[in-house]
Amino acid sequence: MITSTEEDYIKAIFNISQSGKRELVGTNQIAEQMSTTAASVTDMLRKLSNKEMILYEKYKGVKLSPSGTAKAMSLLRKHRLWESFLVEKLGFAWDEVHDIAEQLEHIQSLELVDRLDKYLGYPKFDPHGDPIPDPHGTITIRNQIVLSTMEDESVGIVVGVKKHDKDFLHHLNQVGINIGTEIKLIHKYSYDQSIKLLVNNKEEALLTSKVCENIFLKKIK
Amino acid sequence: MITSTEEDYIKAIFNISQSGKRELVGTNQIAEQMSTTAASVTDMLRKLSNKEMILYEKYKGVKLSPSGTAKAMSLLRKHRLWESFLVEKLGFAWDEVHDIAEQLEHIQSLELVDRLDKYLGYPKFDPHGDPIPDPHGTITIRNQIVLSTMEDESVGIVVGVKKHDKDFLHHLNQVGINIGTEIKLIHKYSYDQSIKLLVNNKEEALLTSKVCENIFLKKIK
DNA sequence: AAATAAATTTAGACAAATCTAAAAATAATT
DNA sequence: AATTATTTTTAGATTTGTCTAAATTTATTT
Ligand SMILES: [Mn+2]
Ligand SMILES: [Mn+2]
Ligand SMILES: [Mn+2]
Ligand SMILES: [Mn+2]
Repeated sequence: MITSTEEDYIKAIFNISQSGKRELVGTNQIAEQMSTTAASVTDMLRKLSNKEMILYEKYKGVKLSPSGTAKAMSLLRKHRLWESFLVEKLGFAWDEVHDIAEQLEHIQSLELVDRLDKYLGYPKFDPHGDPIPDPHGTITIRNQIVLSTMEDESVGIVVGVKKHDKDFLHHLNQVGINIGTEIKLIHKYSYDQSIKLLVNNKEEALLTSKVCENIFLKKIK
Repeated sequence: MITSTEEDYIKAIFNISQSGKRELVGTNQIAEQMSTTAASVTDMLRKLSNKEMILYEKYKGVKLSPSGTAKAMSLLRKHRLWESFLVEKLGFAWDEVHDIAEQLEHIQSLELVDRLDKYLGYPKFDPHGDPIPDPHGTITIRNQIVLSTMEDESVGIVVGVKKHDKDFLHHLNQVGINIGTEIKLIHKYSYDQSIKLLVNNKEEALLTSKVCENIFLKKIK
């Protein structure tokens, strides 16, 4: 048996190892991600190591084992399918679904998630543009660039976001940006890397570099 | 905060007080329903009493407080709406959904359950014929009689079942009985109170008295 | 009413997940 | 290389939910 707390730690380890450059994930990194203490993390790492979900050497750091990786993919699949359900079928906004999916991802039944997948028409991406793993844990890779690396006059479609917190997504709502939004880059100010852009050929918007680093686009011009 | 374990105890207390005759529910009854020991139940009763979810006098038994009753209705609402979703939208059979709903009922968001209700078209009854409380905890009462009390030659439509375990429901599947099935009572044998009946004007079936005591009908003839 | 049976509570222990404070190991500076 | 800083682990507690075994209370029989 694996508890839902253990599942959240596995997800945290996976997310950190994806975003970061290092092979091994550190105790403090996990503690920050899970909003807990390093001591608690060490306790949990011992447990996850005993259950062979992670490869763990004291003081060196951890990485997911093959079964830990499979577990992480299963959790991402469930999380993202539930988010898709909440937005597509129940009409939630993309900034309202993360916390609910954080609970729904721990519902056990595999039959349930497969039926949900079918009911949604086997979506490939969730409401934040994140890829949804198939039942075998395979993910569709997408060609994307980060908004902060685009050049003046170039045009793209928003296909994803790096951060998922409510505040960030709500800010994007306010400037009219969502998945599928067309963006034309008017000018990047060299002083602070902030970007002026045209949203859906209508509204102008100014985004700080911090925001632009967290938006993915498919370049179309 | 209230844990999902506490929620399951509240549901158990509600269910026992509904089915039984006594006003107060006993420790052993709860222990049996929850598949745990009397000592564990006593521990939990103290906790639920401190949180004012139950009225508890040592050695006397317990009943739900007003807020405990409200919590129980909220849980029944969630459980039954999720069961309806699983059957109506995802195509599960009525004997497959109970255990999954047992987990889904603990998802916190009230917004979620209200949107689910709307998405399902505000159903009044779940796949087992149990009434679904509205957001205020109000329940639609249905006129129903128990199959074992019907007389020879009378006809009725199955509107509900008292037991919800997989084995019982699967047995009903095998003899062709579901919610909405028309049943004509051919003969009740006085020897053991077993009943021979005609299912949907087609198949004959013989049910033991134990089974007949757990089927509710609306009499139509 | 006394004795016996049943139901319930208490006592004491354990595993899971967490915490603070202290110790140990590793990394970075001087 | 020695010192300082950072990271990580250990030690010792706490809370939640559980258990077994023993004590207590209530109910039932004789
Ligand atoms: Mn989670
Ligand atoms: Mn997402
Ligand atoms: Mn439950
Ligand atoms: Mn039901």
